[in-house]
Amino acid sequence: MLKKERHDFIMRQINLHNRVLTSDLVQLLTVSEDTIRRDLQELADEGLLFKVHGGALSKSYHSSFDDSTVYARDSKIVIAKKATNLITDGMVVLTGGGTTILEFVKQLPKNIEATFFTISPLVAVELAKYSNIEVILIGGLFSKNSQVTYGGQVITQLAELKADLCLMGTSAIHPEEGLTDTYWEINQLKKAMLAASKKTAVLCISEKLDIALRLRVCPIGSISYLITELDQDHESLTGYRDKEVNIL
Amino acid sequence: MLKKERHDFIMRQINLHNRVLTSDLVQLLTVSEDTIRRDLQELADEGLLFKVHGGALSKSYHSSFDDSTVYARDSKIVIAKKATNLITDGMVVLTGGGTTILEFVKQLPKNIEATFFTISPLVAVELAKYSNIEVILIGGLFSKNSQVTYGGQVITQLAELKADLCLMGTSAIHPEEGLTDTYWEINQLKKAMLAASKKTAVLCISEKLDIALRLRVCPIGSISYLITELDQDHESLTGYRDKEVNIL
DNA sequence: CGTGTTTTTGCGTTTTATTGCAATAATATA
DNA sequence: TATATTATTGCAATAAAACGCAAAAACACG
Repeated sequence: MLKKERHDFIMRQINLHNRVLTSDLVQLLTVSEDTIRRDLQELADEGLLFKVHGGALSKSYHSSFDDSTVYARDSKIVIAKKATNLITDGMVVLTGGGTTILEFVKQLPKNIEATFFTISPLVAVELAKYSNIEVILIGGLFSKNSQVTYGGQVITQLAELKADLCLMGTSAIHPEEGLTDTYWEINQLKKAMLAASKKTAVLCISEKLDIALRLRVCPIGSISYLITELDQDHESLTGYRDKEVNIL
Repeated sequence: MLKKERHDFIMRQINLHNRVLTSDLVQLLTVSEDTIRRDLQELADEGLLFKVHGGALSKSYHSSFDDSTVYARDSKIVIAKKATNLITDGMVVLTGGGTTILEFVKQLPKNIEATFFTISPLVAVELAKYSNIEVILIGGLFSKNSQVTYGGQVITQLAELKADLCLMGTSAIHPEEGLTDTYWEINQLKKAMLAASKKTAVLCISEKLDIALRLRVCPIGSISYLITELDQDHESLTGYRDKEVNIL
């Protein structure tokens, strides 16, 4: 088996199970421990996984809300700052939840005057610090995982709304498959948010590019802006630029 | 299980419940006490938690504990603990906001099974840490001062609800005048909350007793329980006891 | 083809990390 | 204070990693 094939195999295992054990890989790939260690080291050098004693862990696994140490915080700050340029006085904005959106709020200029609808209590609390922003929290069932409201009630309320701009994070974006998600409820929610806004900006770190999950939220054409921590003309973004998404 | 995974697990527990017991972790992770102690030590060295005799505490919790920004915190903890006795499995509870209510949530037993409607995003986030509690956040305009949702939309939603118990704080209570408030919006909100619940418990520190403000929410007879930090038979509470309010 | 170079891989050895145990010390709790 | 619980320390067994080396394979190039 070729080295590249081993690497691919290991990354598939990582993406599937969020972890691999050195000992397991030795058996599965029938090579020596040294070889596996070297493989893991190389993949870690490329930033594709976390090497730990006994094996390796997925990088994106550490995306927990409570976690005081936000994953890839630097990138998220860059993204957040770019996103603030989209906001102008008088705008009606709709936002989702997530650490990137929360960071976006923290980066907003103090005196901005706008109306914000949000499904995230944490975002609402943060927005409340801005005296010229009117905050409307969209209520409903509260998701323990994603820390946003969801469900039929939320969707009903969104149906009555037409915002100028929707800001949302995503767990995956792909130039051909568009926005995709794993959970049906979140999928429905995002569809409703898209429908409730004239334009949509997707905020995501480059790690989430070129990934497609089970459920499709919308084709790539429905996205007005894609904001990552990369430079506008970075080669990784070519596929999206070709689909006429505005890259910020 | 890899060491790093244990560390992640411990940090999740810490962020969820603000504390962990060494003994619990031994059982949950099926490793020796020594290993857990070493894990806690390492995490403490990284500054991610406070190691204490018997386990570890969340850093943020510890710092907010020291934080004297919460006025009369000791009293509020006493009140909060008393209030938890009113909650039984299967109950539908409606809560307001405020530091006392938030403290009440933190004092709830971990495995309680209930449905909570709330107008406070902070309460919702705190409730989300309990896996057996269903949380519904009532949405609407978000008040920068009182950090709760309010306004017509909230009242409409409350009108459709009938909870077993409503828990609310108050800025004033008086044996003759009942519950009173200063702001019309809050007044309307509280009226709606009362109407949406079979019983109502008012949580307030003793210094808010015997005060009447501009706007009346309800007569004293509409209150089922009055919870203060004082003893049940304290003389300050005589006036309320005479009106057949249950004093806890 | 042949020869020198680089890459890849596995083996033996040394070094380090992890874990549990036992004895002792410190701390909480009644 | 007495008792039970929890911490600390040193130690030993085991597992994993790192290192140097050498065989084998792949590659480069005249």
